Amino acid sequence: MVDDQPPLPPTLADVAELAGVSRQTVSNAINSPALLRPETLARVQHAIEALGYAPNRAARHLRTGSSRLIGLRMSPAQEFTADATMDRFVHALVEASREAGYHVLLFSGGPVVAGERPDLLAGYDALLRSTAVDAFIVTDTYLGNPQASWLAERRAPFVAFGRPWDDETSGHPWVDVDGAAGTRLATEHLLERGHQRIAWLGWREDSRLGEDRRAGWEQAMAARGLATDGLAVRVEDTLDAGWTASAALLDTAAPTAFVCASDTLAIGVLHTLVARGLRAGPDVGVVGFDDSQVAQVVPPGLTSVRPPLEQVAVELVRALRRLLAHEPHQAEGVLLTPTLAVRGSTARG
Amino acid sequence: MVDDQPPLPPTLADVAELAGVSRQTVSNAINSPALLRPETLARVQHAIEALGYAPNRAARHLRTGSSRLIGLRMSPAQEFTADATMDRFVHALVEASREAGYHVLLFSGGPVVAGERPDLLAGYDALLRSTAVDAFIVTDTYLGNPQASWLAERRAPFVAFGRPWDDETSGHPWVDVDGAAGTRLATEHLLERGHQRIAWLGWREDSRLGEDRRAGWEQAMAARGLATDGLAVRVEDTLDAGWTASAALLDTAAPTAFVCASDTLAIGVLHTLVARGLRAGPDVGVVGFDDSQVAQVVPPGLTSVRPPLEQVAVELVRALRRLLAHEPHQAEGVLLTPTLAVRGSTARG
DNA sequence: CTGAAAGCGCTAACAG
DNA sequence: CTGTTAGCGCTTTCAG
Repeated sequence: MVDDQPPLPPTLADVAELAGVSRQTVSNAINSPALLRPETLARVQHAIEALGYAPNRAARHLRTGSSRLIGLRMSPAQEFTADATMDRFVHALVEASREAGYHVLLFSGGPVVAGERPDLLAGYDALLRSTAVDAFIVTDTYLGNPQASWLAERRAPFVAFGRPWDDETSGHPWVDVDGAAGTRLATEHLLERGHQRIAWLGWREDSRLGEDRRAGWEQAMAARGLATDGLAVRVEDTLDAGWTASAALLDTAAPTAFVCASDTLAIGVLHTLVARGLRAGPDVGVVGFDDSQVAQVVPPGLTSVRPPLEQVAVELVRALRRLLAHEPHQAEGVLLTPTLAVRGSTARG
Repeated sequence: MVDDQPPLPPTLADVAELAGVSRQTVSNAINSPALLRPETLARVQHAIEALGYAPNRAARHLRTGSSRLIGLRMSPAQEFTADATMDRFVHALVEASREAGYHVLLFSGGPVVAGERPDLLAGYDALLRSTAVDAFIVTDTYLGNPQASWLAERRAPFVAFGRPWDDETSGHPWVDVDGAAGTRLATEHLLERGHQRIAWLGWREDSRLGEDRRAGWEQAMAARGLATDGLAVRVEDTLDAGWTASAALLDTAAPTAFVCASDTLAIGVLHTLVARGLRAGPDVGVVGFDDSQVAQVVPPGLTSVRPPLEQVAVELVRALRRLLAHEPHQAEGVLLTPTLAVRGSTARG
């Protein structure tokens, strides 16, 4: 434990000296290599290699005004739900960002004061004012969330994962997953397997996301001319709510299958089936939404609608680059179609 | 879509002008407020407030050499396992970092070239050379992982989540969870519930982490004078391996309970029980490790060892601050004790 | 306690 | 195509 100071990284000047050129030429070699004579370029690149040089990000940021950082707010982790979908999304986003030369900066929403509603905007504000990030990815676009309009007001560059439900004219770029298409897929899958009395287990009516997903079930049922009366129920997105509601539904409407707005609710259905000695799949079909890890490992495997998160991340970053380059973005946003991961919970016999 | 340029954030000079002082005085008001006369300080603070000023991070970074950023490498997400523990940890880390005035920068390990082993170090190297982060949190400290020694060699500041299994003398700060204590807790819990033939379902022998966890089971069994012959098996950390191995173990050794090295393996046991018409809890006790979301929601609830990730994050950040302040760190690292989340899979009757 | 000057490493404008 | 100059916004000397 003698001299623990890390060696100072080489600067542009060091490279210039070694290559026998001016600092500016080194800068050009990195940012506009076409300007250099091939011979000079090679010499500079060799020096860069030899010294292990990489441009200092702070200096570059100060000079260019771009931090090459994308801010993402981590919403508090939900325990006792199945929606660990954030994990997969963050991975995908980091990967997509890297390919575009960006890093992801994580932040949370300021100190949580007991008794007070946490300030969702504090984190954005601090980052914005200190010019720490070039742009934000906004994920919680549920109705009434002030983030999007607040950012738009401040002219902060951002792209939303989720449609602007509350404001059709907001005009910011967004990417979303077509929930209706997903549940349509789920319902059709159950219909193909011979189910007719297919129930909907969804969220409360004020959730636009939930209504979107519900619509897919309704459409698929209507397309077959099947009645849906008494087959739908709307509850909170909790395990217990799914448990209770599915038990009640089995008693009142005797469905042979459930399409659910989330894996959390679907797992609730599985609990009901276990309690009644029914088998998920052969006895009662169950489909979730999110394709969470839980869906993948829970016995007998939960069939689930899988959002294309990798694709979402790629589209978000693409929209972001366009935005930062001040290119006009497509007015309508990007809507991606999920797939269906079929597992034991919809197996017959 | 007229003038979409966000307004330029105010600078130190703007604040100085408004407050009628020099730029230096504003800087002092922020960094060494004790130096100012209370009256002046109040005036400056008022100006800061009025303008919504926050110091430009790039400029500060360039000047002080500190980015106030902590680098964390996202390892590729595992599908079909229960270990979504990263999510909870990242949250906790973001929170702990915020309280210390740091943000978390996420990165991944360079481009993955087909056929080649991905370069774990590329991401670290790039960040280090461009002085993008002040320090790293390293999470994959399994045996043979080159990250720690590579970083140490470069004198890069880092703290490890996980003991330096391969090198007792490595001398870098670390924080870890006492796996043996966790499985001891798990085993004692089963013993209290009347189990005697308690099996161990763990990882391959070359996993030091797995051996640590196994030791707790052995200790608890030995303390009661119970034999463990034929009751232990070591497999890969996959659902299928847990499934197969537990089935074999039930046939050969007839255990009444399983302590597992991971939730993934424990879920494998649940699959075996379902297939045999046995009930987890009343018929066969099962305990996992990680307290993943899966453990929380899978019927009938998986009892699991819960690593104190929030505490881990706090200790990691504490060690990091000490390291960056060049204070001597405690030689031994910090070992934290997990708790046991008791659920239906260990309920009797 | 407050003000003036220097410079962190880089790139955008110019001059050669 | 290459070299010189200036300055991004901040903090750290050093004088007053």
